[in-house]
Amino acid sequence: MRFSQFPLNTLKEVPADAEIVSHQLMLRAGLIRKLASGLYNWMPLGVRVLHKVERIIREEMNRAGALELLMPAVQPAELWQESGRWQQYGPELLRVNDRHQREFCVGPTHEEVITDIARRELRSYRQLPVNYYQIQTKFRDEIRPRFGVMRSREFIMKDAYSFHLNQESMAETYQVMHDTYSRIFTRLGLEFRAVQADSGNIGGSESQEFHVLADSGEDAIAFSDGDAYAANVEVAPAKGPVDPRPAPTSELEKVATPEVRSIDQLCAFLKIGPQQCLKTLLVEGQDGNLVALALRGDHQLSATKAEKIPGVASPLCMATPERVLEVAGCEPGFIGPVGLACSLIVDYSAANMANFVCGGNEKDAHMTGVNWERDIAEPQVADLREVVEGDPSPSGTGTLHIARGIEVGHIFQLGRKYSEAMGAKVVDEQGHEVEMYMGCYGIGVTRVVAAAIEQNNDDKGIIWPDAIAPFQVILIPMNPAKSQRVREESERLYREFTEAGLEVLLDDRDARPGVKFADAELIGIPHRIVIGERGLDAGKLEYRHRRSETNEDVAMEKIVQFIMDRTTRD
RNA sequence: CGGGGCAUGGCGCAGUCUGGUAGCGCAUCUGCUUUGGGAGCAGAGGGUCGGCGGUUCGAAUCCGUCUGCCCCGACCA
Repeated sequence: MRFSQFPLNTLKEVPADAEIVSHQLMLRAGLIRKLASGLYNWMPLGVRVLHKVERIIREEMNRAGALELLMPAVQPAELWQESGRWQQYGPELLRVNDRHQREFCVGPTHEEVITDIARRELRSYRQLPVNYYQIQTKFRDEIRPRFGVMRSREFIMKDAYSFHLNQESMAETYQVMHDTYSRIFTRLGLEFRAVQADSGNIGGSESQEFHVLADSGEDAIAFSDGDAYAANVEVAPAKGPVDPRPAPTSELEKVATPEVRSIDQLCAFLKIGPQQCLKTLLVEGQDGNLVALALRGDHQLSATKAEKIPGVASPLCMATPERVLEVAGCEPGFIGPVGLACSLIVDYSAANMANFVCGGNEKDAHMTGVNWERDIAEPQVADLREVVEGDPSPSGTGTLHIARGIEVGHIFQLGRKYSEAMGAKVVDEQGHEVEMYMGCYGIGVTRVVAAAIEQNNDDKGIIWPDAIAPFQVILIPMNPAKSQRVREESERLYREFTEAGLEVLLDDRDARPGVKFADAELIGIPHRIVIGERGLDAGKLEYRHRRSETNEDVAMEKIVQFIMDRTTRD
């Protein structure tokens, strides 16, 4: 490709609404352009990257025996009503009517459609197991799209669905997909981790997420330093303290705490640590009454854990200030469990506190010297909090560390949730009809591109991993307009590289060297070759890898082989 | 959906408080010079100041309203 024939507007300035580095660089390098909130055009340079990611995914899925198909983006409401998700799925599901007022949705995922395919096509256990996949556009009407294509409303996903006679077969394919995903992300050149996860509203039991490690990641993941244990902090079990609860030593006392609402303010006001404070959160219960959840001041509530507790509404819903006033008699910020007239569930760590501080259930008041059993009835305990750095590993070996990650893949063992709801059955060896077991496996293709940049960049721009670079090599002729030699050599090299099967970008623009260097670095081409009079006199070319700070001279006749040796061929 | 903010040429912004000539940098086009790290000079094009309504002799500026976008909280590939 010649740069002169490739309209690419790189930006020097950072667009104002781009917050994270991958979003900024994707805009600056001209990979994407925004059309509307959560909707992006993929420009030619970006599509080259996207297609490379897709190719690797296809190759590995095919290698794993999965079968590619393609389902419509628009799906009839009837299927979603059958599975029950027409009601369950909130406004995130984009619903549309056709000209006959029939209801449809733009698919956020394809369990319903694939299960419909399976119940029509699969008759016998002899046809199982089967694993179908597609690479296709999804739409989720996110409340708050952000970070460019990292969390957009329309995005491209590789989704796969497997069907099985029994649980063992499902578990087997799940493992195959786990290994396949590991191969895919390895080939993509990403640093990643597979972690235990919540299955969310897709349903099912066993589930793991694949995270690309990056400080800007929206998820926190916990991993043990003692063994291979790794989990999303939402689900990693937090063990209770092993030591018995200390005995009460202080008297219960109400203290005036004017305008002290947060744990931080309380600690500053009373000159204590957050682990001596108890925070009480009121959430909606299943029966219309509020439920109080209590945690130690330095811990965070895990919404995922909380909404699984019987009696707590799912999805989790914090009580409104009006409801808080009704039940606790005060505004949020002063709630405490002493004399609170609703059911109370306490985190293990919080239940082990003694002589602690909590809200006084009246404005500008807190209680100090509070103790369970003596001042409040022995509470119901549960695991409510997110694990923190230094917690013991749930695996029993090592302690947990926290890292941030971007979720790029998720695999589930669904079981029979959809096959039962939609009657997807096959005949087994005994001639009986049985519902099939299902697994499902997703990769956010567009998100992978953003995650790769998030993990591979510097102050000059993107640094593409070889496997997904839009071009492998960039040729930069110095002042071609002035030097016929430089022009001819560049053209010759361009032909040779092309014939050798390498993807090469020739910067034949009549631009100053600085402009070309800056663009080459911004768009992140891994291998750069400079052709200038200076080197040609000595029969040499200048080579520099995008990650390197220095040039390397390479003899003209060896350059193609030199690059071939340095590019990933697969 | 709740809270906060923004909307002025393709991009980044000033001007709004205190009403009166739309301005700067980048980008684009032309010419000349320049050419190993985002060039210099000279010139040019491009904006109904988000929409609608109001106040006023006069509105980017004041008032009302609508729309769009961004940021902070509950989701997920």
